[in-house]
Amino acid sequence: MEHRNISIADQVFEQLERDILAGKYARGELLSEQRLSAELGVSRTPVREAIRRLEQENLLEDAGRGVVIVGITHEDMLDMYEIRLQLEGLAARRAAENVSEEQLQEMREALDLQHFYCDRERSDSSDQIKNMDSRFHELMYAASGSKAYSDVLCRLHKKIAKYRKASVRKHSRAEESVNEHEAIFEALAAHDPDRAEAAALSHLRNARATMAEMEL
Amino acid sequence: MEHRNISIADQVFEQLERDILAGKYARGELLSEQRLSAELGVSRTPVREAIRRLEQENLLEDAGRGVVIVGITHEDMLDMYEIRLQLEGLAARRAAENVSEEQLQEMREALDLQHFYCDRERSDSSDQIKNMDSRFHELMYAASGSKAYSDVLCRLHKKIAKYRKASVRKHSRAEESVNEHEAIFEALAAHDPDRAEAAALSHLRNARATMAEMEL
DNA sequence: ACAGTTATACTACTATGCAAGTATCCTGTC
DNA sequence: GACAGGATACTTGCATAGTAGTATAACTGT
Repeated sequence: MEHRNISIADQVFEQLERDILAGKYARGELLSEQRLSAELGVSRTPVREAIRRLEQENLLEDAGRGVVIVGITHEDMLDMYEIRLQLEGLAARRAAENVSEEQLQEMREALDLQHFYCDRERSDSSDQIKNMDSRFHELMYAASGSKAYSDVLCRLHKKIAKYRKASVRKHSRAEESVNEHEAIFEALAAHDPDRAEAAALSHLRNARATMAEMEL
Repeated sequence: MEHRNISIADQVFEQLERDILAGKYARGELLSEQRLSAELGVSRTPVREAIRRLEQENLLEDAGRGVVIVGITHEDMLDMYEIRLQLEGLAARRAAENVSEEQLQEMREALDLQHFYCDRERSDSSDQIKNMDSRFHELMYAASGSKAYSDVLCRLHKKIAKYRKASVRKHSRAEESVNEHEAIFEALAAHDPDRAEAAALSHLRNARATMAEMEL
C-alpha cells in the first residue's frame, strides 16, 4: 500500500506533464494558475504545486505573469536516446553484477505481463505494454544499485515514454521490444555484464531507430 | 531583470537543498512541513512547495506523515562524475560546433571573474570561484544547443557543486581548475570539437580525482 | 492627435482555516 | 499483566482570503 493517497496535486501534475509531452500545447504558450484551476475545477493550491514541479523538470518556465510552455521537440527526444546510449549500457553492466533474485523475479513478472498484453488485441493493451516497458526498465535501473544512474535514466525514460504515448501505432515494434527485453533479462539472470550491455544497447538502437522514423 | 522575485518558497528550497546535499541531515531523518515552517518562521505553503520540488529531485521521499531525507552519498557523487564523463565530452564537441560569439564572450567574462577571485584571498572568494565554475559549465552546456544534454548536465553539476561547498578547502585545485577551463574555452573559441572534448574530459578526470581523495 | 499620468484589474505569493485520515497513548477489561 | 478499544492530538491536503506588485488601458491635458 502506498503511503500518500493520490492527491489532486499529483493528478494535475501527471495530466499537465502528459499533455505537454504529447505536444498539446504550443511552445511559448502562456499558462496562468488561475485559468488552469478554473478549467480543472480545483483550487489554485494544487495547481501551483504541479506548476512548480514542472518548472523543476524544465517543462515550464517562469514568465513573470504565469508560466510558458517549454516542452520537448523531436530533436530533444533523439538527444535523449543518445544520452541513454551513453549510460544505459553501463547501467546494464552494473545490474548484471548486482541484481538480486527478488529483483529478477519482479522483472520476470513485468516481462510476462508484457507478453500477455502483446497477445491480446484490446484497446488499452498498447498502454499496458508501455507501462510494463517502463516497469522493466526502471527495475533494471534500480538493479544497477546506483542512485545516480537510476535517477537520470528514470527521468529520461519517463519523458520518452510519455512522448511516445502521444503517437501510438507500431504494434509490430511491441513484439520486437519484448523479445529484446527477454535478451536483456537472460543476460542479467546469467550475471553476464558483457551480454547485458550489448543487449541493452541493441534494444536502445532499435528503439531510437523507430523514434527517428517517426514524424519526418 | 528577473521576472519573478525571489520568493520565500525559493529561499526555503535553496536552503533545504544546500543542507541536504551538505549532509546536514541523516539519511532517513523525518521532516514535517509543520516543524519546518515553525522553525523557519514562515507558513506551511512555501515549505510545501519546496518539499515537493525536492521530492521531484529525489532528495526527499514521501513517508506518509512527512518526508524522509534521501540525500546523497560519496559513492553517488562518484557515479555522477562517471555519468558526466560519458556525456560532457559529447556536449563539449557540440558546443565547439555551435557556440556563438555572444556565448563565448559570456564565458570569457566568467573566466575572468574566476581568475580575479582566485587572485584575491578574501573569505568569500571560494564561494565566488565555485559560482563562476558553475556559470562557466552551464554556459558550455547551453552552447551545446541541446536541451537534453543541458538539462541532465546542469542538474548533475548543481548537485556536485552544492555537495562540494560543504567541504571547502583545496584552494590549490581552484587554480588548476581555472586553467583547465581556459583550455576548454580556447578549444571552443577555435571551434575544435576534438580538442574541446579532450579538454573537457581531462578537466573532469582531475575533478573526479579530487573528489575521490576526499573523505576516505 | 499624442503623450503622460492615473486608475483599474489581474497576476502570483503567503497565510490561515477547515476537513479528513492516522498514529499514539491511555484506560478499561479479561 | 497483557491486550483491545476508543479518544485525543497531530499530520497532511485543499480552499480561500488578503496583500503587494505590475501591466494595461483609459482618460486628461497639452
